[in-house]
Amino acid sequence: MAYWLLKSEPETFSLDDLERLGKTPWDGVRNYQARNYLRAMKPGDQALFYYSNAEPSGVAGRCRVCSKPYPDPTAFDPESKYYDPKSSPENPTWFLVDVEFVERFPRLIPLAELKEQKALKDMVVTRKGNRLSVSPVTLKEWRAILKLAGAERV
DNA sequence: GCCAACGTTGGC
DNA sequence: GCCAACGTTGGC
Repeated sequence: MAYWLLKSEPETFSLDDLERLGKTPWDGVRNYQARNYLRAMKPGDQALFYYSNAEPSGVAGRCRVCSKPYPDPTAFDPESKYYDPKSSPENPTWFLVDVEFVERFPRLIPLAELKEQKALKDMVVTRKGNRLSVSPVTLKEWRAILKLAGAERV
């Protein structure tokens, strides 16, 4: 099983939204590197739910991958803001997975606090200028964050 | 709101 | 294939 980090702006889609819906297609990713990570995901993989452009930005909770990767249908929809005419059902460019709610952490861990942790110094999200919305998390980083968060079960 | 960092586009 | 211009992301 692998671990990931998924970014979302809480005003666009929050962990509360995911909890209410139970699960959701993680659509709209339009970056090739992030797309490649999505395609590498397997059902049962877990992910941190990270708030970007938030006050404060940071890790809010965790979710779980609950589908295999499949083509992102919003890329085929001219009405969607994620529409990409270069992607077709016959030859799709963009992919997604479904994710389901697992847990809200007892507290949100702010980015500034993540940056203080020696165990997290190489983490993608703590790097300067990082813009990747989907990134891998190592087991060491995963455990360090769940411990920091006071999560139910590591 | 500012701006640094980064990805993409398009002219050549 | 290079690289300047541009658009977007996201911390602050």
